[in-house]
Amino acid sequence: MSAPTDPELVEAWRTLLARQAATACALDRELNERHGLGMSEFEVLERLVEGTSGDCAASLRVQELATSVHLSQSALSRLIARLEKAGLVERSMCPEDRRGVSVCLTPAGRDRHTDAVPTHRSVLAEMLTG
Amino acid sequence: MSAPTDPELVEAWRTLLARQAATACALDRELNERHGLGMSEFEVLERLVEGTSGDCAASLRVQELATSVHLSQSALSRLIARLEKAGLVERSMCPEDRRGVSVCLTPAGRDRHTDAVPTHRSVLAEMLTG
DNA sequence: GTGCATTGAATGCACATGCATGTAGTCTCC
DNA sequence: GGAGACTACATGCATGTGCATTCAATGCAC
Repeated sequence: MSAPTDPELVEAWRTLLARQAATACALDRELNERHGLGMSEFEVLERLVEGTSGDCAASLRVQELATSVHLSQSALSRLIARLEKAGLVERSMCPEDRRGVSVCLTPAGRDRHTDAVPTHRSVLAEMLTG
Repeated sequence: MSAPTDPELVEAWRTLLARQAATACALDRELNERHGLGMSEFEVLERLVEGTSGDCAASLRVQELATSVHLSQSALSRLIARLEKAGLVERSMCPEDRRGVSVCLTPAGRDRHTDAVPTHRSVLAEMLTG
């Protein structure tokens, strides 16, 4: 495969941007209307659900989450504060490194995520196919 | 082609999001450091350059620009105000519809865009190939 | 152990964004 | 031509974001 030309690059970038913008916008709107969640909030909940092993509530560090949702450390800190205020997650001191903060889902958080998954998937299906 | 499964959709979305975030972030940083432009600012300048026919400075309406940069009308209005303050574009009243505002490049705006193009393309080449 | 650099997270601040609204110009129907 | 709906853009306001800074805890050198 030869190197793409500049116009090809620009076209690819615009397409990528357009898809991302449209999808993110739709996702944000639907999740907000139907479940009171922003897109990034949902992503964080989802990571926590995925990180859960067995019954033990997921406990991830703030920093681990930051990279996977493409947010700065400070933005994530506040996002988690919002989720905590809403009763969806809990922050607790990390036992082995007391600088760290473990974030874990509450039952309410798990429920909210479960409720929102169908919305999330259906928006993706609609925007990402075709 | 069969309908994608949910995990496929989610994976596709995450990939899209990751590429977009990484590229946008790199683009913003480089353009800002080297040319004092944000990503969207550059996009607007680029649309104006593209819209130019012959010598006649491009004059696009605010609304036309908004859709192509995935910004709300209000955000774009302010973005143009910033560009105008920086001397890169000029707003003038649209003669045939006096509600409308024609945005046109100044020579300085054209130069700034020309300077920034190599940076833009090289970031795209780096982030979007592979 | 003490001092110092480093790391994890929270916070002050500036700024860009979106929504709702305001304002001016245009169009339509009578 | 005049009233009212509509359109294009600007602006007030609330919010989310990133950068720089701060504070606490850890690790390392000695």
